[in-house]
Amino acid sequence: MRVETFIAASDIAGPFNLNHTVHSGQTSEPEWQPLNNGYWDVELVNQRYVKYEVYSEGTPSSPRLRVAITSETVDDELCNATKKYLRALFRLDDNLEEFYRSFRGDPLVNAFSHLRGLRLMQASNLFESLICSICSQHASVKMWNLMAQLIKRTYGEPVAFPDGAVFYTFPKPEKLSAALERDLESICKTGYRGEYIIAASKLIVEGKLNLNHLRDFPYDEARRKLMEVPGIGPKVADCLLLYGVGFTEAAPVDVWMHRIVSKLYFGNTRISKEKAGKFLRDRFHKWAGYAQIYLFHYARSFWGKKSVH
DNA sequence: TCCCAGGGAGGAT
DNA sequence: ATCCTCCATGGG
Repeated sequence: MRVETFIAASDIAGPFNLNHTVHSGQTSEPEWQPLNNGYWDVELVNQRYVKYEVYSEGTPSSPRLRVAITSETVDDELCNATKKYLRALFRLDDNLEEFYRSFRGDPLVNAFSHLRGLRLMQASNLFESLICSICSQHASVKMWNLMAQLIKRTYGEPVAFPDGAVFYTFPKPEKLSAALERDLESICKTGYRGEYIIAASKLIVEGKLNLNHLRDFPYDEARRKLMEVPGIGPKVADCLLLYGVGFTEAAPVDVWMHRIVSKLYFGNTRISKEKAGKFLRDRFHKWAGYAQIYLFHYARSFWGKKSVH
């Protein structure tokens, strides 16, 4: 059964650009599958697996989303629950115009004009976001996406839909804690990260790491706790805190952010990655995560590797 | 062939 | 605190 519904412009605080958002390489989850002018993915809603297709409609300043929901049965309750999930996922309550207005004099405005409507994505599965974040270290966006897809296909459960689509769920910590390191490396292409994936999964299974508990602590304390886990350093911790837990003051600093912050705000002088992160948090406060994703996506899209040093 | 990718651990200084 | 080197793997 397939039912179409809409998320109205009145439910979206400011602009929204679906393409920019989906392609910005956020480690909340692997990138969605493209589907003629839209994207599709699957989520467990009200104990049922729901396939949803999302299409961008309306104008950039007054966007709306057309959502097609496929499941065995689809009623109003399931539609509303799915739309509620999508509103949280795309953080549609974040007032982007306020963000743009607050920093209209900042070097960031170039990214504003090119990437207007880009939004943070809030993961629904913290474990999936953590594993994606671990996979992202020292790997391209394309490669960590491949790793995550291979992990789903190798260790997840297949879910079939009435329209013939087959989706693989992300495995639970119990499953990955029992995985063999050589299988993660050779089958899922994780390389040396397989060891980190198994170690983190085991800590979760043993109850020594509780991802759902992180949001009950202040940002700094949650970050310290995460960094005690082997394989989780400053950047991976900030990725989970931003894209998973939803601390919007977190600003993951990777090689791209290190370059662009040094260039735009420090006259190309050498600064440490820690200093770059602290600078972003001090300057942008609760918008630091947004500033980070705008700069990251902008640098990756419009700079190219060779023009930056 | 060489260099790089949304880094982190362990070590030396 | 800052600076090495090594860690698997695929892509350019």
